[in-house]
Amino acid sequence: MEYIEAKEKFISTWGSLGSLWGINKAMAQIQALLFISTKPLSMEDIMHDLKISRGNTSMNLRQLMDWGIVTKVLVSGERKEFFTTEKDVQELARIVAKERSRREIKPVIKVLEEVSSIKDDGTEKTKELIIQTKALKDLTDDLDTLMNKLVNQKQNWLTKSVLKLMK
Amino acid sequence: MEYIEAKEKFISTWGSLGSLWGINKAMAQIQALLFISTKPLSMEDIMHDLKISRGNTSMNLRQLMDWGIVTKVLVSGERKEFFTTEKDVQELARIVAKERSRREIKPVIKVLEEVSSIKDDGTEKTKELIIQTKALKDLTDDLDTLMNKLVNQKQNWLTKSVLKLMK
DNA sequence: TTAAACTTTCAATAATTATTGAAATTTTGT
DNA sequence: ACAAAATTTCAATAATTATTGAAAGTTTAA
Repeated sequence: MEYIEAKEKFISTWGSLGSLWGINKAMAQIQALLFISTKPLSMEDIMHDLKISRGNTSMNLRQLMDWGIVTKVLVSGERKEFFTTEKDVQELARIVAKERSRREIKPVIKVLEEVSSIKDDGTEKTKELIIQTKALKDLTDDLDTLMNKLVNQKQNWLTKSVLKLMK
Repeated sequence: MEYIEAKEKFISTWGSLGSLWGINKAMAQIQALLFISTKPLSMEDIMHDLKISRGNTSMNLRQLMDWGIVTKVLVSGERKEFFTTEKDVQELARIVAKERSRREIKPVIKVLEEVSSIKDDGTEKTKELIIQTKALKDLTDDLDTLMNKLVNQKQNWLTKSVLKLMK
């Protein structure tokens, strides 16, 4: 497999995987492109390389910056803006985990809390609703806590955690 | 909040959260409905309750059964089929984690492996592609291993793991 | 201050994904 | 073996989501 084929394979796989870590295809592809680039890229570079429109590039770059995954860099002597992504995979995972917790998990926990604390009217179905949503709330809470714990251990958190659980 | 409102809130929240755990809205809503039901439900019950078509109900029930989340139960004296879902949240999490690993994560690891093992032609961009996809492969591998480790500890795995990591 | 370079916005459109519903198929009781 | 009951299939359609591209807006160099 040659460079160009490998590059395309990586970008398209990462793009279609976007849903797994909660972002859309174009966003994931832009991030992938920056991730394997040896230098910062301009909007022009990105739109030509990925064959997507200027508008699309602009919107998705902004989203990536909102997530904190991509940052603008100034290239001296250049008028246009250049972009780069976090290159350390562990730091990347940390950012993604934090954002998903904040954007998706925390709000769900809140709803589960509300639902599980309705008044028990004594009927079987109400009891079941309360019991089950409470259990789901506790599980989600635990998973969220675990994820944030993992992710806040800076140095080699993953390897350390895996080792801990293995023994 | 009354039962009916709480029930609807739970089902719609869980439904829109489907994407978080990798299934579609109808699938997630059917699972949610079964999850808080005190007894197995028929296809008829489900389609009326969620106001979705017979075809949709049938297809999504089959998918839930493929995932191993929902099972058919025989109700004596009844001709039609009844369905129920796994009621234990930890077991549910275990099933979901296993399936996502198998369906999504493992295939990605395979691609990353292929891409990261292309021939190093000495150019800087090829070196970068190899380094970065290798790092991503290692991370994904570690996360997958960690997830499966967590999920294979039957009794109270989550609480135990969280405690372990906290100290 | 001006105009070229660059970026953003957003209504229109395209692409994708989910849902319907009726016909075909399968299952079951008699 | 038959027909009623139940389920599945799938082409058509609807709903959702992503993308375009051109106009509007912003920045910068001279």
